[in-house]
Amino acid sequence: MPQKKKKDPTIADVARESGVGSMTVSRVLNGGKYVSADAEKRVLSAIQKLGYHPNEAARILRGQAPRTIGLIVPNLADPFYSACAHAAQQMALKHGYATLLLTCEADVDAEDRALALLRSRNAATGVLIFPSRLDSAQQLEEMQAKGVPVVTLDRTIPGLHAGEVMVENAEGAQKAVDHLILHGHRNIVCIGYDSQFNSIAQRIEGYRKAIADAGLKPQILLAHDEAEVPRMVLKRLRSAEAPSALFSLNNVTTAHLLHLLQRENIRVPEQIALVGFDDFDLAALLAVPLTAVRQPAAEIGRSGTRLLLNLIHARSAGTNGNGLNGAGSRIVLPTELVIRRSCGCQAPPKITARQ
Amino acid sequence: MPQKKKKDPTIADVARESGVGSMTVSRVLNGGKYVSADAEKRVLSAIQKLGYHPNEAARILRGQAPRTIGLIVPNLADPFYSACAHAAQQMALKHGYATLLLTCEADVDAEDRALALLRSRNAATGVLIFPSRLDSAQQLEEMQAKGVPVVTLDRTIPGLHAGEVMVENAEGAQKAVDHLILHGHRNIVCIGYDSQFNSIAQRIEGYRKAIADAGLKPQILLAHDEAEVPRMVLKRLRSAEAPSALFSLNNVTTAHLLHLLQRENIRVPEQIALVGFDDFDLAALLAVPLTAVRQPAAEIGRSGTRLLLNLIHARSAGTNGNGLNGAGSRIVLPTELVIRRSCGCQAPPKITARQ
DNA sequence: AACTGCCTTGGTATCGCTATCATGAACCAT
DNA sequence: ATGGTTCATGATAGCGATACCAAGGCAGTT
Repeated sequence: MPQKKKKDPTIADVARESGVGSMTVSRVLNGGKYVSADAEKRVLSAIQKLGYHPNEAARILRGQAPRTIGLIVPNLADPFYSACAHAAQQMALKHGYATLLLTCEADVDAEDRALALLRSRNAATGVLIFPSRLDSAQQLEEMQAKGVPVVTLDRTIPGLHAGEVMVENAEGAQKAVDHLILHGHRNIVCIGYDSQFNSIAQRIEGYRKAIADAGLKPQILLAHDEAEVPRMVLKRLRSAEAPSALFSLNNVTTAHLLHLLQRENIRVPEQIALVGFDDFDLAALLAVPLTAVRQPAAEIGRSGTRLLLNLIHARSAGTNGNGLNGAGSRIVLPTELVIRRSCGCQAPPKITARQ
Repeated sequence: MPQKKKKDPTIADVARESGVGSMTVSRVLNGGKYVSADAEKRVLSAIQKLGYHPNEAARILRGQAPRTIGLIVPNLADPFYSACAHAAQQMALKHGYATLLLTCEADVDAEDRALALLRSRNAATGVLIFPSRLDSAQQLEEMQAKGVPVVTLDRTIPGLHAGEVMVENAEGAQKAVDHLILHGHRNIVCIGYDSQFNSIAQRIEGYRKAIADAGLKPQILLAHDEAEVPRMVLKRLRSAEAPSALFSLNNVTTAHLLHLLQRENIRVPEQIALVGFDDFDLAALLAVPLTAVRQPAAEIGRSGTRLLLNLIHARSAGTNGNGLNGAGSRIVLPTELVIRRSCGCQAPPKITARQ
């Protein structure tokens, strides 16, 4: 027997049930003034009785803000992104906002499609994005022009006047490389990919600064994509100018390096030291506990959402056009060097709490 | 100067621009038949010119399916869940579905709120959920009654006639414990929490089976919540009946155990062997590479989405009521024991590719 | 008594889209 | 010619909510 799909009750049903007009129901729903206590009580009990839920689509069509934010993340399987996404989503939910999540695998076309999808639905009141496409922000600009604020996370888009949440990339990288230099390393190679992101560029900057301050020669190995990293590094390790220390620009690169070094039976830190950018949960439990620059992943997500909600409210309050009044539209969070064993210094193996 | 927010062009604008009626435009958009090649071309170029995007809210209001699925996950920061969520989202997107993501921190009230939010918006054509509340499926049943299919992932809700994606929990656990027994362990403790989930129950079942088959005594340690795990285990380790091997029921427990054992300087596998349920990326790089039961996390997400989309299409095709015609509504995926070092057997350390 | 103001209420139009129906044209077969 | 079948198109009517307006009731003022 085909199960009937019951239709949802509408505002008119509630009105009929409680013996008032639909406008009165609407006013009750929106906490509007000008409703008598008596009418309100009848309406509320009718809502309860019928199990009424307002139809969000109709509200949106009427021009209400959807109370949904769009969140575009390259890859949820990456613990850095998933920690950000988790925190961002929780913060949004706490403020009554749902999260439309789209992943793009760091592919610019996929990102374009994701943005087009968000736009076509008018589903998002604001967008939180780890941008992959840095060359053109056309879609984002158009969304902003339509009144949908945008906050970029972890990197920025040159020329786009959006909210931004960054971390102290340069400072963190510099601390890491300084630490290696302090312990006697002279031949430190910096390894990464995705070099077009300015978060990565800032880390490279920090590396350069530390190297230059020590009067050393910068050696930067940038793969075209992540799969290329091991080959490239292996070649360098076997070359005449084999480095004594490696500085990895992100956690994916670090994981590749760890696998590579294990496979090649290269002992860390005795044969080569390693410091990574971006700490992770199990770093302390690795064969060689990893020294890494910790970024406050959850805080990136939380701050991003907070900033976005501020922009949304500023906009709907109508005080200014894009909600970006300069101050407070850019947040920079601190990074911290967590010293464990892979850097080879003699610091005691500190027991680090789980993140 | 307050920036004007431009209004989106509507279907009527496109119609005017291309000199046809709005119905013709609608037919073009929906790939409808009965449109002349000439009209179609004019409409398409008008769409291009105006940058028109159909308004999803209006479509939904008109009764179209929203092409959005709801995804409810306890905790995105857990790599198991985030891998599932990533894959589920990608699969949905490939089929043109957006994903509304909600996290509930394994809290039943938060889960109720998340479901209420999904319902109030009519935003989801189907729901994918790692259920936390197993005692009552009232909201889910009501959604199903309204024609929104539900698929539960990793665990099932007794009495709920929903799509289900499970893994071979019992078989996987049994393989793991059999392996320990085969290598001489007689005193194997099974450790976990969240025991109300039937995925966990099935793992315990597999443990019991293996133990019983070997004529041993089952020893099961279930904490009330995850924070309690270390204390509980430590007490047992120091007791007279100290076990020679541990079997951990999920990856969070495993991480707690690894931290604990390191902190207490207990050598693995010499002093105690360890096998975990749920493999993870860096397991091979740990101080003691972890032997673990691997579950196909990404495949859980993909299968779940596929199943859900099938149910959605079955429903909209109208062949039957709830789309669940028995066959194919339950998927069980295989698990695999990945042998590394923590179990203490002499198998060579196999180099495992990253997941 | 007439006027002003405030609460309370419901009618109506409308948001952008599509289901339905009606219309007309072209084409074939009677 | 007449009738039927297919194709191509547009007018109209809602979907469920809210913005806006109109109007009645009941104070307090002049």
